[in-house]
Amino acid sequence: MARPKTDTRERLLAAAIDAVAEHGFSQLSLRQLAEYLGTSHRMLLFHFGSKDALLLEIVRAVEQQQRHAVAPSGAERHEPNAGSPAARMNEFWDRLRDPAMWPYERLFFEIYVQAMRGTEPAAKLLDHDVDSWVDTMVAMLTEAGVEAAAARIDARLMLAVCRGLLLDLVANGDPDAVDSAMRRFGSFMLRAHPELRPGDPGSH
Amino acid sequence: MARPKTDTRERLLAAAIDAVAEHGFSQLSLRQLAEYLGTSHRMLLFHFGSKDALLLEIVRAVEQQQRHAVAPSGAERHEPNAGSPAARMNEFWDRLRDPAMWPYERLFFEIYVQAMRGTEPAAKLLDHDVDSWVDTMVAMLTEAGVEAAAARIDARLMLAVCRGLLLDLVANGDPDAVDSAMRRFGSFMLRAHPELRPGDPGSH
DNA sequence: CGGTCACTGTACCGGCCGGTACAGTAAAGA
DNA sequence: TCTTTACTGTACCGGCCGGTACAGTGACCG
Repeated sequence: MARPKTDTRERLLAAAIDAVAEHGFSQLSLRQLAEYLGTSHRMLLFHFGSKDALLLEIVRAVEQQQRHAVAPSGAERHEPNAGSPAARMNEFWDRLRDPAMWPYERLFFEIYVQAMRGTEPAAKLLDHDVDSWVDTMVAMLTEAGVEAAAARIDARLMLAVCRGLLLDLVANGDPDAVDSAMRRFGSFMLRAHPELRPGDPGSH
Repeated sequence: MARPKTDTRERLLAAAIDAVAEHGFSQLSLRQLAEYLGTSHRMLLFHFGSKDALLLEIVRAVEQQQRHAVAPSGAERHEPNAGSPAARMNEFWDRLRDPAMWPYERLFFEIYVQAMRGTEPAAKLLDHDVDSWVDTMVAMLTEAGVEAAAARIDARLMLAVCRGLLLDLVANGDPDAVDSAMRRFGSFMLRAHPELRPGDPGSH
């Protein structure tokens, strides 16, 4: 192999993403990571320049693929009415609670903790991520006729509930209890916003 | 100083608790910690035996004082009706959202992340902590006449909301948005359980 | 006064860290 | 064929880590 300008980098990155999702990143050394990938830490430094650069690339890639895998249907392409808001929220939660997603969610809680301690890049990255999710939720609610200011508050609450219950789920792992709590919250939301109910097309 | 069997240990522990709450523990070395305390890492090892033993002692102490500082009034001494459940929940949240508590809450999120990654002691410690808070909340709800199974679900949801919003608060720090969301959730709860409302003495 | 004991400072251990120097190695281009 | 280019392995760097050896140090006890 000489001049393919290498796809090795891409293979390494993909494998590194999985390894980091599984093992976390804050306690992971280049040497351990390289061992998981069946290579040497020298390779990672050659292809990615430094540990920080590699982690940054991993986190960005995870963020992107996470958003894509989990976004409520139509949310990104601004399709109106891809199902009722309630149905789209259910779908959103179903994807979040999928055990296959747990490693990536653990990764994000790890980033949260990093951000709490003032690590600047983590904080910026997270702010952007949170804002973007809030915007997605707000769009979904206002589309269904919820007033804008109220929608921002409800969106924040919905995301907080998701985060809080996911934390329960990935740390303690009692899916039934967590699901019950989420259904309970769903019933609260529907009582407050009957216009979100499946079958109701909303006000515009 | 010779045979006072030392209070130095207690002074070191108290100072270490604050330092760890401020700086986190997963990236903290004994040498850094000792520097914050104005001593040498040798002292910490002498008085606490090992880094792990010190951290364990710190975490236990924080858990205990946290529970004491933040518990809804009367919850620990099983006093009935120390204010309406709604008032007690408000008080609980007021204490949690106090910025003075943030360092300790950051510490707990750090422990959560540790527990997610399967660190056994962290996981056990956390399970116990979570269960105990759920029990406290359940007691408050059933005291007010909520049926037991429903109370467990609501308690889990309430704690998840607290966790999710606290995570927002300590990581992003927009107190107004977080408070609005919490008030919103409070209104959901009161709509579902009118018997929790201030002034309503409950059903027994 | 001499010994004991609780404690503290210094200097070190082996081990792992992120990163680098340098010498291959093998395929593509001249 | 010989050079260039892209990559990889080995061996190392200084630095920090948790932990330990050991020599004090000074208050109490006989």
